[in-house]
Amino acid sequence: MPAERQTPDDWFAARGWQPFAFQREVWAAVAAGRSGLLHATTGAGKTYAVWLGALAAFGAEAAPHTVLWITPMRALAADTTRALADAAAALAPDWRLGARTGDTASAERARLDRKPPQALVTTPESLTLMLTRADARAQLGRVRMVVVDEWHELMGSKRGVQVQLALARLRQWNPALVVWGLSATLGNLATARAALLGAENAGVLVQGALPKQLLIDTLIPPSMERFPWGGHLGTRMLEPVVAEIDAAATSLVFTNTRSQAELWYQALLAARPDWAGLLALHHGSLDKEIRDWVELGLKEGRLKAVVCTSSLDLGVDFLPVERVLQIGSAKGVARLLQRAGRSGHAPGRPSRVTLVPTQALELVEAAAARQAALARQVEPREPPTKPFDVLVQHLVSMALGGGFTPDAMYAEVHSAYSFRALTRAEFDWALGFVEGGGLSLAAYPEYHRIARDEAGVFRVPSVAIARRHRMSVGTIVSDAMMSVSWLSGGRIGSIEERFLAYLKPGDCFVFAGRVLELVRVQAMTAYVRKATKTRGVVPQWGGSKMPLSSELAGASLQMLARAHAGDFAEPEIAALRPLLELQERWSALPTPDRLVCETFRSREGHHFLCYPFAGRMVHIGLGSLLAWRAARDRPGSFSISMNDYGFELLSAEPVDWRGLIDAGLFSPAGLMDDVLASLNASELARRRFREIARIAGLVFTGYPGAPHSARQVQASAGLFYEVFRQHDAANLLLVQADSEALEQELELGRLRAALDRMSALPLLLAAPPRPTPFAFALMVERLRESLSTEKLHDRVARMLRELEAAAGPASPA
DNA sequence: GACCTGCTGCGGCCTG
Repeated sequence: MPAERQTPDDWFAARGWQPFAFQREVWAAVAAGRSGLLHATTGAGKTYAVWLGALAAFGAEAAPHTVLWITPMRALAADTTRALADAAAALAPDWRLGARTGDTASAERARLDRKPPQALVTTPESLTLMLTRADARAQLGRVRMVVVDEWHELMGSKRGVQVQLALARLRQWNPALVVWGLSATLGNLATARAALLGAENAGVLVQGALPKQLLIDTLIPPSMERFPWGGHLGTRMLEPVVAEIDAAATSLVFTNTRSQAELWYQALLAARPDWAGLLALHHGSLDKEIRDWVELGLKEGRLKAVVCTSSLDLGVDFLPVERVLQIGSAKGVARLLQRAGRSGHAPGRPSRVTLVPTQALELVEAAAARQAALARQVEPREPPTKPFDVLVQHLVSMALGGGFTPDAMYAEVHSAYSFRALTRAEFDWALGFVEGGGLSLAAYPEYHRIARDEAGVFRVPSVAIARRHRMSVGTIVSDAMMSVSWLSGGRIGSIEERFLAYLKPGDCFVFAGRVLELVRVQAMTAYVRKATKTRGVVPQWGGSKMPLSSELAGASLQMLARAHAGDFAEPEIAALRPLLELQERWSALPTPDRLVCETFRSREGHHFLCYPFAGRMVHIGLGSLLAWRAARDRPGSFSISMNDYGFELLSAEPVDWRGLIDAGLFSPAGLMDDVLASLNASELARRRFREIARIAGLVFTGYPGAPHSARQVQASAGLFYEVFRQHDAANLLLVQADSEALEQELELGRLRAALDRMSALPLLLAAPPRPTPFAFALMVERLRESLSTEKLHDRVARMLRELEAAAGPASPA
């Protein structure tokens, strides 16, 4: 006898819960066959809203693969499946659930293939792989509904584009496909919905507005006199952090970088040896087994604190965390809200995050972050525009997955939001590129990846190409990493080749919270043993830079404006008052209504400082641009340094900055040409091309267990870059590399906005007697890039003058 | 009166 089917109302009643209004709204929409985006800041309510709707709408029809549930992390798949199964047991007892990700065991895969479950939890990559099967349509042609969890995480990246394209395919097969996205902490919901639902599908937008109490406070340094003006490590705050951890049952301590996590872990253990075994470390370069152990420890409440990076941003929904500490700037409001949400993760419990500044100006940022977070000024995420590398990969995938005809495929791709402006000519270029390798690769059969059969359908003609393609599906590109393993066996994690290149056998380094001695390096693996020493170098991984978001930068300027107006009500600003007043006395505080620049002289030379608060990427661009413009007519040499608040140009010779500014130094006119001339834009584009070549399937990174080294991958990507530049300059992958370099590395749009603002605002050009507090932060960041238009003999002449000056009678400092 | 930067995410082969 079949089990009784419950309704969503029954299900809630059985638990003694009252459904929220937004939950009803969602399941009614699903029942009506409508798609949509559900945005809310708490997790469980969202999952049940969509899932109960799906079960109520489709539960009676027990067809295989009725619902696909996409999660961006494999680690979430098991928990999600369990949660879904619980509700399915009540509403659709005859449904089976399954999970399929890269680490699904082969026996389970076979079982899933033989007898597909009604609902499958999977990742974007695994879904694409399913779509590359010859029988994809038979398997997935009748999918009724797709739910994309954590859509805000995916939508701004090429992974999100991959999801868009997979959905476009499923929609082609089933035009009535219902698609739902679940999102949190996002500033541009309308775009999120459009990107998920395709260019033409409007769908509903549901706000799951649960009032969530949010507490953001700051650990004020005990002694501001001794608190650093620059730096980012923050170990000066060790004692207060120890006290906070001590007072709570469990804490997460977020840091911005993996090396910072390693250092803080060491420092905390040194301060509290009795916490050995209660304190853990978690970041993306540690082996999965270690991370699993840490996550389990948190779940079971065995751990007092975990020092981590964004590796624990997602996926700890069910973990009992009492306190969240954020060391250093969170850089963005969305990230801060995300991390705050790691604590008090239950309806009715407040989320709390405590900010730990690492240097003086971060106190301003902390107060600003609180204001912006409470006002929910959350950063938008923009879907990529026409990423040709993803398109090229997709065409091969679809040729594998049953094949396609050009007209139909153009229409399908065009229906995806990121390709809504794709022209037929661009599509035909991509098609020609995968068919014949384009202008420069025509002679190489391995780049003739698809071919038209007698019926005019494009397919992949070679088994070898098919295999290689399936092994390279996806858009996540990471640098070649070396495994770190015990000499006695067992993997600890991974580390950059570049870092290990500096070490020789016998050297010690700190990793995974221990001091390790390098024994030997062999086949992309570094073999280590426990070191007898207690100190070692801490590896640095070459992650990408995280600039301060516009939202947070703007809020910081607002906060400074309040201080300028004499408002020191925020505790962080009160603590910083002496320093801010010093800045005001010697120079001025930057505010939204004025631009502050400073010039002064030191033994190092002539300094020019400017504080646009546009984030470090833009400041790199601004610094190089202004240095180039200032030096255009007159050879000179500038050293550039920058941080998130401003930049500094240092020159040996005095410069008439006022005159240059009056003559249009900040003018946005001719920006593009000047940027291209002032920066090594082609080097940036070449770097971007490495990723593009990998995604487009030009570069193979090796078989699992036998990865190619970074040098190999780099060399072959570089080769393609050169060949295309010379013989195929109109190659759209090159065009993409250029535009990615400009938009993502240089943030050209933000750079232009900064120049517009700088040239419109009243300028306050101060000549302080000494480096101001704002200047100091920049001076200790000293020198990443230098730009020299100076001829060699000029430099020699200058050095001679300096020597003479130094040899002469000492002048008072 | 100053040193400590740089995240995350997935997938996959061949062994007569």
